[in-house]
Amino acid sequence: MTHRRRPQLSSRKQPQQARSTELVAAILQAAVQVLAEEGVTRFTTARVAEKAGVSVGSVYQYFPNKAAILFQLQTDEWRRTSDMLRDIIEDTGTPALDRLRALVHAFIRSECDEAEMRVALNDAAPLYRDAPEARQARASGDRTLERFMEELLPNVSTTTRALAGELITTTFSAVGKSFSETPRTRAEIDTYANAMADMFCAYLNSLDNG
Amino acid sequence: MTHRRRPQLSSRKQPQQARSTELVAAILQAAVQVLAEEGVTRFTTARVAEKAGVSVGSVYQYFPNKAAILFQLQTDEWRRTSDMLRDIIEDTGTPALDRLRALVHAFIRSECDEAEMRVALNDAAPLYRDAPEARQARASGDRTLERFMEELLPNVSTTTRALAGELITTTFSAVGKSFSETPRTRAEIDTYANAMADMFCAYLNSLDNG
DNA sequence: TCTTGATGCGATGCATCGGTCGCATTCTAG
DNA sequence: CTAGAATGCGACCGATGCATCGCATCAAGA
Repeated sequence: MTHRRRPQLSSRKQPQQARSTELVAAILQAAVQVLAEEGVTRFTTARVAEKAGVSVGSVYQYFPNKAAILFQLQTDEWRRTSDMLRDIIEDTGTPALDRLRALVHAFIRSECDEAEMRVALNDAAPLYRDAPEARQARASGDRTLERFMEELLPNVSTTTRALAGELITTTFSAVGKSFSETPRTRAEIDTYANAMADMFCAYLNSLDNG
Repeated sequence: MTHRRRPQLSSRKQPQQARSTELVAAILQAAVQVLAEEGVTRFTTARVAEKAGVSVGSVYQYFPNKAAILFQLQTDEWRRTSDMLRDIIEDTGTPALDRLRALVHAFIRSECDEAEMRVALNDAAPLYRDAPEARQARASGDRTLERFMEELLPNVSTTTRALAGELITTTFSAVGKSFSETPRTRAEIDTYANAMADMFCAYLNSLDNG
């Protein structure tokens, strides 16, 4: 792993006229389809261009390379789900533990709903993982979660709380990933999500009381 | 994802003479090195052959294709760690919960020790995931775990126990995967493993008492 | 209308990769 | 010792992929 590629992911130029923004949108939409339907191994700029009804050259006007397209898709995905989760967390009408449960359910469900897409996106990770942009994206933590943890664990030291937060988020997303790899019925999903929420609650209780 | 490749993974022929078994060993060893040092994207039969001091043709004598080599590596890896875990589980001198904790520690540590290798193996998954051999390998459950769960949760219905078992194992391996992706110090690893074990214990307690 | 930069095109270059095939070499049974 | 099987070799082929470049087209201000 000494000499990995560090692909450039930043966009080559910004679309200025109306037709060009439409073009970029078409490319991204086509990219989603190609990725979901064919998988990473068959995700090529040519196929994306064809599906978008656009030429390869046009693709390279706005994306420096293939990895950048995939990274863009992943970034959008991250933003969507983190928005969704934030909405749940900030719904300060319901008790914290209920929100945690809702969080688990929402995440697992969304993970399973577009399972193929998630798996494919995951498979694509090695193509951009080592790029600086991707590292930076991972590093940018979310202050929302931190506040939520304060709410869940008020009587606990900062370090303990931080550790618990990291454990829960990691478990959360990691299990989500592995979950999207095998198809499940809606009932199975909900049962499983409940069990996971139970586990988190039990853990948080033991921390807050012990 | 309608038309994915189903690569053949079974070995092409079995080595019979001494030199050929050595050759296969050399190939596998070289494959490990190439994978760990260069990553999946640069893992090619040519590079493996070169590193093994062997010709490409020889590689294809014993492996039907590239995916088969990678699948072989993954299979070996699975066997090694499942042996390791079984050893811990079957050490019936120590209390069950302690063994669970030991399990977590051992797994997380091993995952971090050869982090690059694990990540690379993971990246390689899409190359053989859809092959029947791989599906079969995933399907073959482990009776050992089931017995361990009976020991951990004696006063609980079979379905609850099964669900808890699945939750714990999934969490286990999924978190392990994601953990190998970012480098950590030994101290961080142990702290984290303890937290994870705490979480499992709290969950199991809540199931057994509630 | 004319001009100029933005946009769109796709044939093409260049590189790499997976896998094969015919031949050389080594082993082993008889 | 020898015949034939097993093994090892590596140049080579076909396929595919990523990315570029020169040219055509379009849009909008002068």
